[in-house]
This record gives sequence, structure tokens and C-alpha cells, in this order.
Amino acid sequence: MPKSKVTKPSVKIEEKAAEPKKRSSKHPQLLRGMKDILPESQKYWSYVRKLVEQLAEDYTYEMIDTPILEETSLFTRSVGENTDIVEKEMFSFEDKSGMNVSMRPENTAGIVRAYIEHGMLDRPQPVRLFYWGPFFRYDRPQAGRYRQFHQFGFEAIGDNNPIIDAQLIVMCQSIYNTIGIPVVTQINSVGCKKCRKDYEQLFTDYLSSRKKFLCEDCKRRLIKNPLRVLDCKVKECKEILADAPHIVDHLDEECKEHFVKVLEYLDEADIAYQLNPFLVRGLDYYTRTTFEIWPEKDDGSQSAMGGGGRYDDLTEMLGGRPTPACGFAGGVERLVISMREKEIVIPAPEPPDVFVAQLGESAKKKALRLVEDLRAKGIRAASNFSKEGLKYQLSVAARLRVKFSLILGQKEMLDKTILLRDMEGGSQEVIDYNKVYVELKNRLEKTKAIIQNRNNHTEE
RNA sequence: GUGGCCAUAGUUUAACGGUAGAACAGCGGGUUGUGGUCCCGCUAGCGAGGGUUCAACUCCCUCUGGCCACCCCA
Repeated sequence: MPKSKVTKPSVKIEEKAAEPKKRSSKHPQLLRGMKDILPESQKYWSYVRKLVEQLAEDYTYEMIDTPILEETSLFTRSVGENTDIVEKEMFSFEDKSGMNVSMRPENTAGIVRAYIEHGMLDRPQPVRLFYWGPFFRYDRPQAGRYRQFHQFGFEAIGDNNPIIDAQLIVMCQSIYNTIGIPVVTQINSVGCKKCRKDYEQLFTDYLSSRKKFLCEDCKRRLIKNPLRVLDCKVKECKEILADAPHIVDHLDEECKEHFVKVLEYLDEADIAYQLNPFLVRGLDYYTRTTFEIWPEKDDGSQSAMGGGGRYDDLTEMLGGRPTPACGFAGGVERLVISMREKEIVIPAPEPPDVFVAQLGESAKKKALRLVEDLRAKGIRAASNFSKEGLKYQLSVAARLRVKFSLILGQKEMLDKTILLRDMEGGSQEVIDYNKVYVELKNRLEKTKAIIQNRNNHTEE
């Protein structure tokens, strides 16, 4: 076998192959941690998405889509070999060529890969990109936590100016503010590679001297990933942490200055934040500024709505030229859950202009045509040809909240007329079929004017 | 990956060791071509597999899934 790639299949796959999981239902059912987004939820989704797109437009971020599937090494190199995401949460498998591939667990790595691969260094810097899409992590599902979930995110690559960090935080907050979800932003700086290393040593020394008071998990973390001790929730560990050295007190001059600047800009922009000296993010590529957005509630069962930070070393880690960058990502499912909890009202979509009802076979044919003609002339005409009864059709019209209905039956067919019904008053009149468009257009404009008038009055 | 709670019509739910009721939604009807109210009717269910029992939706086990805590994170 010449030249074939020899990649070891992961342990997981071998186990799976030995004993395939059996489903328990007669009909196909949702995989664990997967979710259908049904039509009745879509209004939240499209609302959030529009907001994100608007934000991108305002701040001149351009949309980018990267593939769901990437080479596994992209994530091990960027997110980090020893992180939970890579260690136990990736959907990884071998493709038919023997290549080790993974479903993306996050997007920064993919975007930086694209940045390098397409020579975006030769564009005006920073390159501002945003995205929206599904991500995958194989962990245990809970409310607001799925194996396939959606994130939107913004990345500014190619600028180390602290104002970039500040503006990204402003943007991120503005999404939650606009929707009406109260959030708090926590912020910290983990410094550059060197600061981080020095601090890690200092911190490890501090913990080692108090090792016997730490919980079991933290003893393990101490060896594997000491900084993770920082967000332990065990009381004893917290007490030890209270006196632990803070990383912000051990930043080198440049990192310190950068962080101070970020905070200054935030103050200037009147952005509320909380300094959290214990905020370390779970991904290896973070440098300097890190921040997280949390819902402002105190029931304990909190989960971050979003987060981000600077990743000045990532481009280099992935084999590109050193390029500073900063970004953030937000979780759509968690946002939608909050919107539901807060009973946030999504502006209702405009109802169609008119509903076309028909009775009898020949009318049905003509109505099919009429709907098309109206639509071509810019009138949004709804219809429902799957039922015969006028009663049913009008109930659909009512449900759609249309102002007018057109009724075309046997009688009208003979007279070459059509009925125009005012759905609010219930009055209706016979009009010449050839004048449908003109008459309808008149009524629509009239009601539009009335509504506008009404709104003006209530505003005053 | 660890521990705990849970699983009844599309949805929210009730009851019982002897084979399931309700509400909402859906569909049909309240005279032949007129809506969002009201009235009547219909459809539809014990997550899957095994065990205990004369008999299980009800008890036990396994699986699947959901939720909660941990872990971690969006």
C-alpha cells in the first residue's frame, strides 16, 4: 500500500464499530442532543439572524461560510490537544480515504485557516468577518446545550489595536441590549504567551503549596491544565483562590498597557463590565483580552451566552504569518431560550395584502391564475386551494389577518365579476373582474393611509 | 464521561395491578357560497425490549431519549 495515509482510528470509533447503538423506537427519531427548529420557533431565529446581519452591515463585517467538516488537526492545533472540546467532545471520524476529520466544534480555527489559505493578509487589515451556522460538540445534552448548536460570531483579523477588542465587546453587548436580554460582561486579560507562562508557573507554585486543601478535580487540573483551577466551584478551592495571584497583576508592560486601554475605551463608550481575574477561557489560542457574556440572573443554573477574546498567536500556530486578531461568538439556542423566558415579543410579520378564495372547478382555475397575476403586480396574494368550502377559506384568511379577501365563484364567473370583501367590517361589493387590480390597489392604499394616520396620532 | 429525577394522543396532562379519561390543536358538522365566538361529533396515546404475575401503562431490569447537578462550554 504505497502512499496511503496511515491514521489511527480513534478509540471511540472502534468501540462504536464493535457494538452499534440500537434505537428504541419504531419510527426514526432525533439523535441525542439534536433538535428540529420547527416553524413556530423560526420567528426567533430569523429575528436574531437579521439583527446579526444588520450589526455586520453597520460595522462592515463580511459574511463567511466555512465547511462543517475540517481536518481534525486544525482543531487539535488551535483549540488545544488537552482541552475538553478536543479531548472528549469532538465528532471525529475517519473518512473513506482514511483522513481523520472532525465536525467543527467552533469557528475561529476554520476562519483563520481560510484567512491563511486565501491570502487574506493581502487585503486591507483588519479583515472583518462574521458567520452564522451549526457547530457540533459531543457532550451530554441539557437545556440550552445541544450536540448540534448554532453560533454567530465576529472576527477582526490583522489588528492588535485595543480599540478592536473594545468595539467587539460593544457590538456583542448591543445584540443583547437590542433584544432586551439583560446581560453582564466579564472581562480579563490572560496576557501574551510569555506572561501566561510566567503566571502559570507562579500560580502552580502557589497551588502546589496548598495542594492538600484542593478538591480531587483540582489536584488533577494542577498537573494537566492549572489555569482551569481558576473556575472551580468547590468552596475550599475558592477560598484558596481568594488569595491567589491574579494574572492581571503579572502582565508585562505591553500586555498591561493593552488591557488598560481596552478598559479605558469601554469606559469611554459607557459599557458596563465586571473585571473577573479568574476568567480563563477553555480554548488554548486565547491571548490578552478574554470576555464572556452572562445572563443577568441569579438562579445558579447559568450558562454563558457568548464569549470571545484576542488570539494573537493563532495564525502562527496554524502555520501562517504572525497576525493579531480578536473576535467573539454567541450561542443562538441560549439566546432564543432567554427570549422565550423573557417573553420577548417579535414584531409580527406583515400579513398578506389579500386572500383569494374560490368556489368550483372553473373558478379554481381562474383563481390560480389571478394569484399569479396579482403577485406579478406586487400584491401579496395568499390562497388555499386544498379545501373547497368558502367557510374554511375565510377562516384561513382570518388567521392570516388579511384586510381583504377576493371571492370568485360560479356566479361571478358568469358575470365576469368578483367579490371584494373587507375583512374588518365584513362588508363586500361586486366589482368588475377586469378592475380587480385597480380597485384592490385603491383599497390597500386607503387602509395604509388610515393606519399611518393612526400611528402618527398615537405617537404624538 | 459520573451521579440524580423523569417518559401517557401533535401539545399540556388525569387515573389505575385487570387493558386509558380531559383540555388545547387538527378534521367534520350546526342546510345548499361567507371568517376569528358558541354548540355537537370524529381522529389520535401508554418511548423500545425483556422479566415478575392468572393479568402490567401501572412492579423489576436493560436500552433509548429528556431534564438537573458535575465536567465543560455557546
